[in-house]
Amino acid sequence: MAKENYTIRDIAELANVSRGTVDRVIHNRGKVSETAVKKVKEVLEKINYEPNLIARSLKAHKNNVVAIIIPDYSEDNYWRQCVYGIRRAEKEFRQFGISLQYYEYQKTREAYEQKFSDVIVDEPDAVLIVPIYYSGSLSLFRQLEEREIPYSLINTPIEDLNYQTFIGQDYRKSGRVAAQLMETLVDKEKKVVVVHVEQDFENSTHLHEKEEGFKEYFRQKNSTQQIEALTFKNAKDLSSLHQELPNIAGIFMTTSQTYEIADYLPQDSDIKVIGYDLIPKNVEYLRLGKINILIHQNPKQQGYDGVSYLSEHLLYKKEMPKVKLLPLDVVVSENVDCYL
Amino acid sequence: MAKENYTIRDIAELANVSRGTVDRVIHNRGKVSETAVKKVKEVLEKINYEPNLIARSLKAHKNNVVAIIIPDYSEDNYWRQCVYGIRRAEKEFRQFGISLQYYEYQKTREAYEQKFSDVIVDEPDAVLIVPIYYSGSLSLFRQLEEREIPYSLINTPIEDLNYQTFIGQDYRKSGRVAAQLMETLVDKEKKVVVVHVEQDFENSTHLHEKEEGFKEYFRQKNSTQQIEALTFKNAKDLSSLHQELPNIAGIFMTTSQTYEIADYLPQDSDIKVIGYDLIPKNVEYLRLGKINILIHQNPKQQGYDGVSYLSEHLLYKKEMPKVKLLPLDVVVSENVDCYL
DNA sequence: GTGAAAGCGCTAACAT
DNA sequence: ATGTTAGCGCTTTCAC
Repeated sequence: MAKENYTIRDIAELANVSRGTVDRVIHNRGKVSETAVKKVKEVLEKINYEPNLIARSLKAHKNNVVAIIIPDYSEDNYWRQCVYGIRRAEKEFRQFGISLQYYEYQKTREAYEQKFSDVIVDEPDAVLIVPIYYSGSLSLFRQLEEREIPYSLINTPIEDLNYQTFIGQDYRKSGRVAAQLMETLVDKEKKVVVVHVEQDFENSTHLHEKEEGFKEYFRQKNSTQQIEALTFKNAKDLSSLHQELPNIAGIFMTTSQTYEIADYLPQDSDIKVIGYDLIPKNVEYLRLGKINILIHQNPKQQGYDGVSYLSEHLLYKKEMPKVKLLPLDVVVSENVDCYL
Repeated sequence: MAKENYTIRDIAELANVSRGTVDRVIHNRGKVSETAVKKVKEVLEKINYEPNLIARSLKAHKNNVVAIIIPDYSEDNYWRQCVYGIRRAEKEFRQFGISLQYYEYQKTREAYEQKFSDVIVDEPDAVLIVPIYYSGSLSLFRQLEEREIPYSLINTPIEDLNYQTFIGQDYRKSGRVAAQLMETLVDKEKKVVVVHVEQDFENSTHLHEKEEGFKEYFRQKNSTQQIEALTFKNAKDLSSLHQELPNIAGIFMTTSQTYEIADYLPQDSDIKVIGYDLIPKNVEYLRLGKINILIHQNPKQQGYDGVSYLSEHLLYKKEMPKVKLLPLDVVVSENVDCYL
């Protein structure tokens, strides 16, 4: 009940044991008699003890290494933003004894798995992973689990894993938001298309989710809006949309290549475009009105949170949430500045 | 150049002085010979020393008190959300030796100034203020400054003060965002109205800003949209809008009483409503479609940031930004969940 | 002016 | 099984 900040020393005195014993009880390190355990636990409950995390981490200063497995970001603005967030957290936690090791992979499954294996060999204290390739990597995750190395996932969810935290968005809801916004922008009578640009669409469950959410919204509203979904392996292939355009009122792009589609639209086109991510080209087009709305996936926050959670877990043994879903920020030209 | 984490001890050895001397130099505490100062500073520059904040704060454990001056939140959902954020930060920093003292004021200028005076008498280590009354309080701020008590402002900006941080939003931009969204929702030919509900409208510069931003947007677009601004002291007075309604296509409410206006609209009204804040009644109406869009002022984040900044300043002597503008989140029924 | 040393609260190695 | 103690890095007091 009392509001004071009790210390290990106080507890030891109250329970009539030594500080060492209190510590052993708190951390279940064993080698304590039952009576001692009981006495200490009683005191603990009564005073509602909360350890001083600062003191704890001061002691624990053992230079933890967190491995970052992330797609090559030199040419990719989305992942670069994610790295900015990671770097911010890196700077913040460096002085607390956390250092990061980056494992960038070229976007092929082989490269990804190779880097992942490297990480396992290097035995870091924790791992943050952008797992854009699903298949095959399961056994790698299992190896982390066997070695009791905590890991978190960013951006792409994978089920049935013992990860600490998944950080990303609710992609189905994300599609629904896009649908609701599209509804306000386009004529009910005309067609809207959902466009995916992704090499490995089969394994990209989050893109399926976005499409599903989008359709689900119109379905639940009993809307007669005509919706068509198109999948492209490569942004170049978007040119094949050309003859279709006159029939289209709106386009929902499920990836950050939203600007690519805007490039194929006629100058004075009235086609509404909703897409993802505040990469520079998208922001430019949003300002010009070539893109109407962007949904912000906040990669920077994802990166920052990922590193922060793992770091605090290592430093203070803090619990972390199983899932951290970031908000689905709706960005138009007038509020884009405050998200940059 | 080296990347190691140097300690005071290392520096002392490198400079051939004692640890105490190094500390005196770092903190400009005087009583050090010029030669010693020079030696230590040379080493400091060479190694790019960064102090271990954990160790520093462990020592400094002196139970700082942060005063919170906030409107009575028992009946006000907006301020209650702000307090939730404050409480979250309180919980987080309590174990680091920060405790909060709340000074709730009834919404009159006298009560506000009384509480403010109480705070000054109590001499806290820092103050977080929601200054909804402008006039008269300037001298109180000056007293804080004289006593060198750091303070931050939340939600309502006041110029010419030596506050640490203002935390809130860019209200002009906020109005512009509302305008852009309104434009997509309503017919160009019909009228839109800006509605303020505020007793002390004269002194509420942030509401003026919202209105200005709203009008500015249409002006810059050379829009012919007819815009009218109305001010009410009390939500009840909104009933006088009744006969006007048939001419109105959209309403922009500048305060969180957005739900009040929705109550006066006919059941099947086609009037679009844009307003502020995710208080329960607003959220309910957003879900029902009675309100179309809410701009989220994120009071919870405001409260959390306010306490965090001041706490970290007290604990680690961290620098804090002069202004922290929160994003202008656009909330519709489909993404409201992720902001709650 | 300078250095030596105690101590913040917790942990872990080392005695007993 | 339990108690004692040396530190983590920084600050501050107290001798010299």
